[in-house]
Amino acid sequence: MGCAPQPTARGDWIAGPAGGYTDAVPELPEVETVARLLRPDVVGRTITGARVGWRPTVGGSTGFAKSVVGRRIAVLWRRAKYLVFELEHKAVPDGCLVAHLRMTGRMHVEPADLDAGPWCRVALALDDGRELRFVDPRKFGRVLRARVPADVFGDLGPEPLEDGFDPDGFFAALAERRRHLKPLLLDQTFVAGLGNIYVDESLFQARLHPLTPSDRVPRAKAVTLHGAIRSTLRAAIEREGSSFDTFYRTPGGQPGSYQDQFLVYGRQGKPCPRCGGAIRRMVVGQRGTHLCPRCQPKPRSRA
DNA sequence: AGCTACTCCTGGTAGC
DNA sequence: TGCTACCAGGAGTAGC
Repeated sequence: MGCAPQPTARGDWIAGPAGGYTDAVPELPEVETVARLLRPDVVGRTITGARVGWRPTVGGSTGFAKSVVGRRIAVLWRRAKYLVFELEHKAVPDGCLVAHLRMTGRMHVEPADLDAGPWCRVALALDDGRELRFVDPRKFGRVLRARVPADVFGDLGPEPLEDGFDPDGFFAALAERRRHLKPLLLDQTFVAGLGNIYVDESLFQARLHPLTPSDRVPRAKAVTLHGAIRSTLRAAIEREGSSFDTFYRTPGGQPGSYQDQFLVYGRQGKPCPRCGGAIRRMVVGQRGTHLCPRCQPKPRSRA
């Protein structure tokens, strides 16, 4: 990217376009987009100052600022929905910052003299006069100082776009669990990085009902679902993720465009792109779930 | 093991 | 117009 955000765009995402309120929770494609767009602006930069606007964001730490100032951001990478900033102190590796955007978090680099707005929870001054800012209205996101990323990650399943996530292994993993597909795919220890949107989209593409027991998915269906997960994520990354009314934006302030490709997510009442029947919304495991009842028939209950 | 409920939060919306 | 109640939602945790 390299382009400075437009100051005039500052208020745009507070008052979004008319329409219903929908969260655009950053999932793997959105976080990957943030990592890609942020990388040229932060890698190689040294942190010259730090400001914490909401202490829980940094895990309650009182020594956060001191622990990051003087460090150089050596590498930025993504794992699941986490961003990892590897730090160096005087050319020696010195732990990392691990960020999770959760529901409404955004990260971008802006000129330090541009108003950070009311929701800036963490600001890191960089040695080029700009600031890396973590803006998060709902305060669920985190920017944690860690020795190693694993201290923050917990158990994470395979990265769905990497080789470790293969159709045979996926089928075997489904078969050895006995859980409904929807909550299982949302479980970060099963597959890392999927969220509500891309699970609904993938299940639709594979014509699987969200309540299908995982051990009752035939091999061929599992292979289809595996492919659907990958192609959905790849397509979304290509379009820089999904944006709704207000929240998710790329670090440059631009919305992603994958929301235009949604087949079922948020389309309740609208025609199914495959059969023309009405898309329905139901709640599965406390999550809004979108499906086409005709294309994704509910499995018969276990005998 | 796997489920449900609850917590963290706030902006937006529906209902009155 | 102005108020209140409710909702979404990732992830962690508690309880069954």
